[in-house]
Amino acid sequence: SMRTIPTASGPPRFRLMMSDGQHYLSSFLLATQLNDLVEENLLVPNCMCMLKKTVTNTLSDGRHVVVVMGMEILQSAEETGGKIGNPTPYNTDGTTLLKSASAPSPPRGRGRGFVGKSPMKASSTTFSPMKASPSKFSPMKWTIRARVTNKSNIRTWSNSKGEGKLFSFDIVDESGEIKITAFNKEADKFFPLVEQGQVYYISKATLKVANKQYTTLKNDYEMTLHAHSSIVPCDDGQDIPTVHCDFVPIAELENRDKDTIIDVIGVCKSAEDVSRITTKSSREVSKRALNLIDTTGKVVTVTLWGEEAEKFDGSGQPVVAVKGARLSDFGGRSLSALFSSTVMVNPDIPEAFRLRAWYDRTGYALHSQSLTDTRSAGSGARMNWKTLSDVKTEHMGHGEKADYFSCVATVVYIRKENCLYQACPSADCNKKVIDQQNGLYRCEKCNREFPSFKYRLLLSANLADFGDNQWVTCFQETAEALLGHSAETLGQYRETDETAFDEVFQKANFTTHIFKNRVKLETYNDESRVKVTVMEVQPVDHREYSRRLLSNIRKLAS
DNA sequence: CCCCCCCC
Repeated sequence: SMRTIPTASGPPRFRLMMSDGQHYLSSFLLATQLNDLVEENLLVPNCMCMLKKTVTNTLSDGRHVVVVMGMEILQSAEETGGKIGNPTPYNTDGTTLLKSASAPSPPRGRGRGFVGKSPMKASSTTFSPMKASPSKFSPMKWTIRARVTNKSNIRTWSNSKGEGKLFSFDIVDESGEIKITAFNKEADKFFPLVEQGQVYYISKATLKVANKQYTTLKNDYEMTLHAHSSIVPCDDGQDIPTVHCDFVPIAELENRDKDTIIDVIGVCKSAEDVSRITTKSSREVSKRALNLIDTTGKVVTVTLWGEEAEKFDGSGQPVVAVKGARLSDFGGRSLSALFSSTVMVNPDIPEAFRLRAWYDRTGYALHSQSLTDTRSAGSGARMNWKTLSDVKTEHMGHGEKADYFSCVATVVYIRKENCLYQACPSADCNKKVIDQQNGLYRCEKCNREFPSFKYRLLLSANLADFGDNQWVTCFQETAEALLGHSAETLGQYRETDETAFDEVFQKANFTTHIFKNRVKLETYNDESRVKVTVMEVQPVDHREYSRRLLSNIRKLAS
């Protein structure tokens, strides 16, 4: 027979009385994932069932509960035709019950107290309906076999309630995941033993209700290790799930919502040096930003924190996978590692091998675009930082459309010759006029003669950064910004004061700016060359300057 | 018993 157990919230719980024809026992509890058997009227009184997976738990008062995690209905109640035999109550004595009801046998020669593989859900499914609180739940009679998916460092705390140290780790088995924390002595004892990725038998930990505010794990409970808790490595845990990642292609991040927790994998194209920052709450913390690229050709910045940032070694452009990073909308789209994130460098997974091969073969030369705009100067548009040598090696501008890039560069030469021309004075016409030598200037475009002209700038400049140089063209506005004078003033200087005119160019020489440029391959007859036009000239923010400089130094070093 | 998820 069966009956519903009153529950305060959540799905209904069913308690089953089961008989094997000789004995009956009413302490069976149906795991909620099997509730549909009841709802579909398959599991009904007097049907015949095969229990395929059970977990037995012992309450603090010594009673046992067999949680049915898997069952198959072999015969309907009609086919069975009612009760079979004259079963008598089963006298539950721990050992015999476990032998009869808990199918799996213990693994060979493992620690005392082991009573079978008990998937994690057992803990949460068992005591909640039996009105026993987790603290009353006996920690003595179960062992789980699970893989460590995320291990923290040892951390200390100090607050009004006292001080101490702790570390925590997450484990996973086929039924789910749970967080385990060890404090003080136990932190010291278990920290060296627990290894990320390794499978362990874990028993005699206590359970407590998890504070959902602080965890992203799908479990209502957490475990705490104590003096008698046992963690034993399991050497044949291949069947235990490994960390499963659901990698989101980097280009796809643009379409995801802010604050989403995602998994990402990419080649670490570049990495910042580690730096110390002060948080709003005046705490000092290390941070390091990585730029990850994947086969979508897009780059995203991922920020690592604390020790993770300090330890990270980006040399050799490793493949980096981050499980559980949080998507931020800073700079467009960027990612931040959380305490719950797992950062894996060159993980031993197919995705990583594929990326490595792709990057080494073609990806490295790709003219990539970042979803993260780390610019601190300039207006809304996204910065696509390149060195001048990148522009060439990445064959920028060779495509159908023009490419745009930003660089920090120094003016090493400006052609004074032909930098100014006499242009049509009408508002929207900048066409060069022909001096009629009679006080009139003819514009072919407007098909008119004017008594005056306006000066316009068309500047050819050579820009250099640490590794290369590049001729660029600046039209009116950008040329004025670069020279610090209007075209009109320069025209006057040229006419009246050659020294002042020269001085403007002298002063502009060896100045450093942020240049935002357009680059396009232009073909005349059979000859092609890349033409770079400066779209914007901005002062170099010191922060940006050091960022670029460090990035360039790293490129040189690698 | 922690519980920090940060910075531009």
